[in-house]
Amino acid sequence: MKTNIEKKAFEFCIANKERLTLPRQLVLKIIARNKKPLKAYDLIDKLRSRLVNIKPPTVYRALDFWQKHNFIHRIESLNAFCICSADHLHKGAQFIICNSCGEVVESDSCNLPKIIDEFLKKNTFKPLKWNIEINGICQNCN
Amino acid sequence: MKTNIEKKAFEFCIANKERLTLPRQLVLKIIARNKKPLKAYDLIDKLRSRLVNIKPPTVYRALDFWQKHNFIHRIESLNAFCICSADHLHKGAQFIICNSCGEVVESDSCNLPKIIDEFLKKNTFKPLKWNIEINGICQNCN
DNA sequence: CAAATTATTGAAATAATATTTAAAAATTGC
DNA sequence: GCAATTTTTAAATATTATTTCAATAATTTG
Repeated sequence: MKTNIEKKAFEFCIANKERLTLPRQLVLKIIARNKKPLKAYDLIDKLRSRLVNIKPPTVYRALDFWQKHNFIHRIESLNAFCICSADHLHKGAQFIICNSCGEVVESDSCNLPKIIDEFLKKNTFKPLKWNIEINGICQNCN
Repeated sequence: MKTNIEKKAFEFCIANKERLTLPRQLVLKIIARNKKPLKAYDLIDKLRSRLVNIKPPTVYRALDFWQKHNFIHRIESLNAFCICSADHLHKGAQFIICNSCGEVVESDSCNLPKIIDEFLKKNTFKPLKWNIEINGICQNCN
């Protein structure tokens, strides 16, 4: 059973004449079905059973592909990748990371906070991507 | 001539009984006087003339020290470090990064945008650090 | 359909970034 | 001055990511 985002990715590739190759399919699938963000080399380990002799560049290329098209996010401070929650396919993401239990939640704001947006407008800066990472202590760990 | 932040760091160490060792001094000094964010290994290269046989752990520890006390920021998406602009010594930072010319500007908001702050309050999440990185095209490159 | 073109993957090597461990040295507190 | 603590040194190694070039697959063109 495909997840919703896998279906979207399938449709996206047809609509945009992009190739849904095996490494791309598997990389998206594993990330989509993993609750926690995955590191590149964890992904490589998980792929080993499906793609013999898998090499880092193959995985990094697939990651770049999905990132470029906003299906996955890279969490910079963790060097990890996660599926775009709620199929937003937005240009920026916002993560709340608990330093105690390691839980990562993507919060649901698709747009830049107003105050930042205004600052950028004032400075004629055109945002293409953004990444907001907030570390702290979550409700459960408090 | 010490920069302002170097003076602050000196005072901070006395006030808090922290040791201002040579590696720590030099790391802060170099970062403070460099306009662009520095990568750890660039820093190591620059330190080689002052500290013979400098090793990565020494530099990373000094970086951790200054980061912990909010004198420098790590720009996650660049794996680079820069001085906290305007001596804010705040817990979070916000960077505007031009994808074309590479210029990085730390914008001057010391607090989390209201919408994020409210979201965190609602979820009883206590923020300790945050990092906002916005990629795009700057005024000059447009 | 065959040749030319383009996009993607495979393979090997290596680069770039960061941490672990154990011991030595410096500093602090008594 | 001595014990306890913090920091640095040193060597090794772990982790994350890219470069290069050849091989293959898909797409376009004639």
